[in-house]
Amino acid sequence: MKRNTWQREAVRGALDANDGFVSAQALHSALHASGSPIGLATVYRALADLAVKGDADSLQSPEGESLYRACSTNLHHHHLICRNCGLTVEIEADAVERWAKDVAAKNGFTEAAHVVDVFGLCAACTAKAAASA
Amino acid sequence: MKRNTWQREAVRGALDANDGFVSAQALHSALHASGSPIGLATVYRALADLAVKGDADSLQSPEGESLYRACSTNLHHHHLICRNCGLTVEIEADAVERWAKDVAAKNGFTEAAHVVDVFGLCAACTAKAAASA
DNA sequence: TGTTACTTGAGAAGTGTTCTCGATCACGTG
DNA sequence: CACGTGATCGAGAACACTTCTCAAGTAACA
Ligand SMILES: [Mn+2]
Ligand SMILES: [Mn+2]
Ligand SMILES: [Zn+2]
Ligand SMILES: [Zn+2]
Repeated sequence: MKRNTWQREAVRGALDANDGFVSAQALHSALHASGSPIGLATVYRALADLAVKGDADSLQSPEGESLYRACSTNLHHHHLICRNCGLTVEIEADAVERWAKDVAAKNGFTEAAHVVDVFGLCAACTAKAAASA
Repeated sequence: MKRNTWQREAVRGALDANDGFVSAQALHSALHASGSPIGLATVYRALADLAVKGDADSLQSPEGESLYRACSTNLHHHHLICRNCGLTVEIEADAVERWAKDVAAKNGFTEAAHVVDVFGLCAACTAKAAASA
């Protein structure tokens, strides 16, 4: 049902080449910059597909933009993200998982999902900020 | 510096009258429905001000819309939100606070902030969904 | 009550994302 | 290795949410 097109491969490749979270538009720009004529709508579609398949993680930036990343594992986990350069650290947190499940159950909520992300400035960006201040 | 206008009061009042998170547009519709001629831009401005002052909490819905709520406390806390009716439960989680701080520090991140929200179906909405299924 | 600067609101503009639909192309079939 | 067909593509239109512009209105203060 799902065809293999160079466009899909290009998007997956661009995602893999990036180690932080990136937006669809940034990815499209990067692809264009490297000579690809891929369309923006196609990038959006490919990213959405990857996210559905579990091959990419997605989250919303504090500004409301959807960001994507090819994670090393498709198991459930969370992220520590540099809001300046996008550098991402994958984090596990069993305690938080349990807490989220408990707090939902205790309040009678079902079908609970949680959003848990930590944003900050990575060590490098912190140093850079201090130097330019 | 900040003037008192009936518009600002109206927005605050409408927020207070709502016990769940609401969007700027929903609030504007509600105000209009009750006869207020307040402008949409003004609602956005008032909500942004309230959020800055700490008089309202804001978060992004999974769909990317900004939602606001007049919370009972202005201390830092998180929310358990019904994705169907907006019903919100305020939750504290010292363990999660500590975890977020630790994970950032351990990875060399500074100026860390965290997004922690739990979305689900409240008991009432769960019952309703089961009945109509 | 007059001055002045802040606020408002209608509509334009901006931004991120999705939709439309004719052209293109992957891929199973013969 | 054609061929047929339906999935996929892409340019631009359409959308949804949010912010900006600026003329008109008004709160605040002397
Ligand atoms: Mn989790
Ligand atoms: Mn917290
Ligand atoms: Zn960084
Ligand atoms: Zn509910």
